[in-house]
Amino acid sequence: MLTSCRFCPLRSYPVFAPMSSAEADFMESFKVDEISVPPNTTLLTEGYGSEHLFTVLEGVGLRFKLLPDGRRQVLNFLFPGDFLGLQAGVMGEMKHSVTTSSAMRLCVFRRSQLMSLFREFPERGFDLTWVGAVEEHFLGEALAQIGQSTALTRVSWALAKLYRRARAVGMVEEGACRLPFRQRDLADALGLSLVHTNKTLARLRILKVASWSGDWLRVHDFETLARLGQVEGDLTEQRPLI
Amino acid sequence: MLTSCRFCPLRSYPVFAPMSSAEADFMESFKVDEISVPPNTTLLTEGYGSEHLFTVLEGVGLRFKLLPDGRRQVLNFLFPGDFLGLQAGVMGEMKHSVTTSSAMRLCVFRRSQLMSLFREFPERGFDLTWVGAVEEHFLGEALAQIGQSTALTRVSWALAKLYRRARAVGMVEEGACRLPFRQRDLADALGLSLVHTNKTLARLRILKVASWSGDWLRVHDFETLARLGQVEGDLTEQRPLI
DNA sequence: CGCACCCTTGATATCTTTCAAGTCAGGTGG
DNA sequence: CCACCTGACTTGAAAGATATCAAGGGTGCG
Repeated sequence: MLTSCRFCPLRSYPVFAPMSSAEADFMESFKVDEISVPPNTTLLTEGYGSEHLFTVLEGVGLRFKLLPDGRRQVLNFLFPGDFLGLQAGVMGEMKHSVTTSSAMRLCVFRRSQLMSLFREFPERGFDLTWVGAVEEHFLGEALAQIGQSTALTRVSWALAKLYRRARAVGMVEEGACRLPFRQRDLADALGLSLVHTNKTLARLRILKVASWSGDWLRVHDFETLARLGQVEGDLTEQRPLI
Repeated sequence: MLTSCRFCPLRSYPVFAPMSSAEADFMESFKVDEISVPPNTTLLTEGYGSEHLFTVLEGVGLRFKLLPDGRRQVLNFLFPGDFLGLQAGVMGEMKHSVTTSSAMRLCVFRRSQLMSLFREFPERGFDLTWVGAVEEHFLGEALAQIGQSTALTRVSWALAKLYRRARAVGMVEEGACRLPFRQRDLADALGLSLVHTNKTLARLRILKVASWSGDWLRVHDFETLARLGQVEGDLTEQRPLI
């Protein structure tokens, strides 16, 4: 049984721009399936197209690129509400891969119907462009942090961002949330070596700012974490839900 | 007198996806003006919206973000064919600033007509999403390079990319093109100090791979440059022209 | 028990930044 | 014409940050 878009639990979170019931109804006709996958499932592969596009309903994962020399760059962490496969949809092939870190539940759409979405519901087409712009914005911010900061700043920035994103979709309880990523994932996201990432996480733990171990992130002093990570404002901007 | 989109000189370059004459005609009705601006003109400002959206016809420039501590991250270099203001169009405000490095000529569109573009010509809406995806792709690649490479690789990567982009829009003649950027711009793009960028450029000059000085980039050995910069394939992918 | 995977820690090597000076060309006013 | 200034580029030496190498510890699991 598929979750009805009208009653999609994600719609209630204020991070997501309101969706009219006409839009929700239309999305429901666009949605072709709903699937559950285990951790470490590859959903999309760099260099390949995809018959299907997805929206994350539950669970977390990674977007990443593999470099010619075998290293890996994690581009972003996936949370509920994220739309997957936009590049495959418009460019024909993915420019990065997507994999799950926890079990994940996803809405499934058909790529071949994408153009008809633009035709039949232009507002949704607009929102899809918006989603792309949000991703671009995030990567720009990441580039600025990775390019110009020290390890402590980078790690703090990442933890603050992760914490805020988790909180926005109701994953935080009592200052803690389950984030089943590996230190390797964070290192690959920040362009740091695993060893140095580990030592920096240890510093934050000793400073009693945030501690991340055993799949759980606990933030003891968000204000300090945000300051160290040069993260400004608490207002999480709205973005559309596809 | 405005350049007619039908006869836009950029359409002849193979980097740009073909545009039907119906599309060109529609774009012509969407285009409201054409302007020329001097070097060092701020076209769009981070944090602000914009009444107008642009497409670069001639000239080069920069997209950049200012960081809280005063540093600057250059996100990308602008070339003819680039569309400016997508974020302002869909998110309401720019997430980075845009400035010119040379004199520049631009097509001008009206932001308030953007939604009607999605409504009246869904294919163009699709292309706009595509443009966003291309930008996302580029930033992902930049993140991977900046995050995980040594200075020589980063600089080689940037020069190879700049050279290819310039060549794709006919700016290269006899292995050289005019690129009126400063070393500071490159340093801010790559997250390197100005001093180290300078020394790395000197190395490439000594190696007789590429020399960039006095506004001119001369590439003597593109193959080596591409190898050093881990740039693969010469096939420049098509992207839509807006 | 042994193995695989992940996290942790110390010592050393490498790269990059910072600091400090110096060059060079163009522009300006006496 | 020259003195002076400014912006951009160049170079060397020392300080700082991060990577790499190496080894050990913990946990879950067949």
